[in-house]
Amino acid sequence: MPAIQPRTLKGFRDFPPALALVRERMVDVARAVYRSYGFAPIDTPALELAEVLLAKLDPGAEIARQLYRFVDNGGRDVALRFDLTVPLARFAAMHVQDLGVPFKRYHIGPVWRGENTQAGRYREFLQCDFDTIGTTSSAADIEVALVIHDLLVALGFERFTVRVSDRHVLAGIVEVLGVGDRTGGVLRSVDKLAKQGPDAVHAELVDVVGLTSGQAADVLDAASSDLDAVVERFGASDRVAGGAARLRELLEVAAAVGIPDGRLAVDLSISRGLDYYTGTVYETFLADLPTIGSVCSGGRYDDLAGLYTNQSLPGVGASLGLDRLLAAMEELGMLGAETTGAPVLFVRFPGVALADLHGLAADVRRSGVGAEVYPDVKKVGAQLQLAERRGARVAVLAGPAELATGVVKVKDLASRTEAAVPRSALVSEVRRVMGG
RNA sequence: GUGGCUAUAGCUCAGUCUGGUUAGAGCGUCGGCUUGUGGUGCCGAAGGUCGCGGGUUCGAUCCCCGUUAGCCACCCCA
Repeated sequence: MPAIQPRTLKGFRDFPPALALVRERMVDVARAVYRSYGFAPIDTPALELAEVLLAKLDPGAEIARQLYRFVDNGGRDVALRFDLTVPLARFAAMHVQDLGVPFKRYHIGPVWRGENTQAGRYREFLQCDFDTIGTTSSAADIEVALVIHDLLVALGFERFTVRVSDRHVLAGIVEVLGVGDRTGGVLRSVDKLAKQGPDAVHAELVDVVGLTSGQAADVLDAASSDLDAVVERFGASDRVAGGAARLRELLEVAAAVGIPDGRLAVDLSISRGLDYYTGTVYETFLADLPTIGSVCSGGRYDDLAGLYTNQSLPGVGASLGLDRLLAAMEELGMLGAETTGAPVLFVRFPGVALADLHGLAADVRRSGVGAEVYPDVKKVGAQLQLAERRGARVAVLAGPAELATGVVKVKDLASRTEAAVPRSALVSEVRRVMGG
């Protein structure tokens, strides 16, 4: 009986190779997509002064209660970051003068929130943020939508929808209806439309937000109609017209770039619960697993760093919820059994010097393909079985018999076929098998 | 944070409602048939504090309470 029961904290998880390999690959993909659009990486500390993290939050904000916060050994009130946007605000306030605007950065790192767990909701999870700050141009908003789309495609998804809206549209409508002071409540309620249905939202608009039944019906009607219908009815409002124009431009560009129909859709009902979004908002849902929630969300904010600097820093960006996406892929059976970093395994035989095997393996590695030498001299079958279970693609059999005649056997683990080739042809044969 | 459901072998689950001798299955794992070739077959083996703690009882995996974790709804959000 061990003295201490090994376990992880609620909402925290281990990543065995099958998950960690996929996760690392996803991070690589995200990095590549972000860089292809000109975003540059930054990094910031996991731990910040609590006052810095709390500066932008309302005193009663839900997220403030979810903070992992403690007094450090120097008596400082500190907390783990709960997102990457607030650290960006602090970072920007300290460094924009050196970097210049517009400033485009991506930031991949873990964040912590002490909230209740659920499928795809953890207390420690990886966020992959990208933002453009220092410009109000809709070109930046459009770019965010394109990046989200490219990101999901690069990660291997086809059936997804990036839902886009502009808060000015619904907010403008609410103003026209004469209840502009209730905008926040209206947006929060309407945001639940997809999940709870029109009846529940209507009830909430009336009972909680305090609209008349007619106003609630108008809001719901607008939220579920398309852009043209809304403009026709409420276009006299500059605010509505302006938001609609930006959304139309976004759709035009998306179409011109060749984004397929359905991948990007205007949905006026989405508005995001977060108060600091002021314009365009984005949410991304998987068609095959919508219940896991948005896997990539974001929006435009007027002033990122107002509490830390006098310089006005508007911006727009989004965050890929990589761990949530990973959970979705796990549930959708998209994960393979691969648990090894090297696709080529050299079988160990009695009577073969390690120097010879490692020499051959080094040749394979130099060609850019990972290779490992099995450490133990065991039955060949057992070695092959382990190789396949780990997800290796190729086994190399170089035993005394082969080496005596100057050949090696290269075995395709999937098809279970093998070919004997001269030692000098090892690398080309390995590449041939892996290419096929 | 609020409410609900669940917890049995590495995995997926029976069994518990009607407490009672050694808690089962499939798959997986390991060994042998086959001391240099893994998907099938046959033989054999290992592996379970029935999440944890307490209570009721002659006796608890089963009933009760607590706790931890997972899941679901709300809240919020990636």
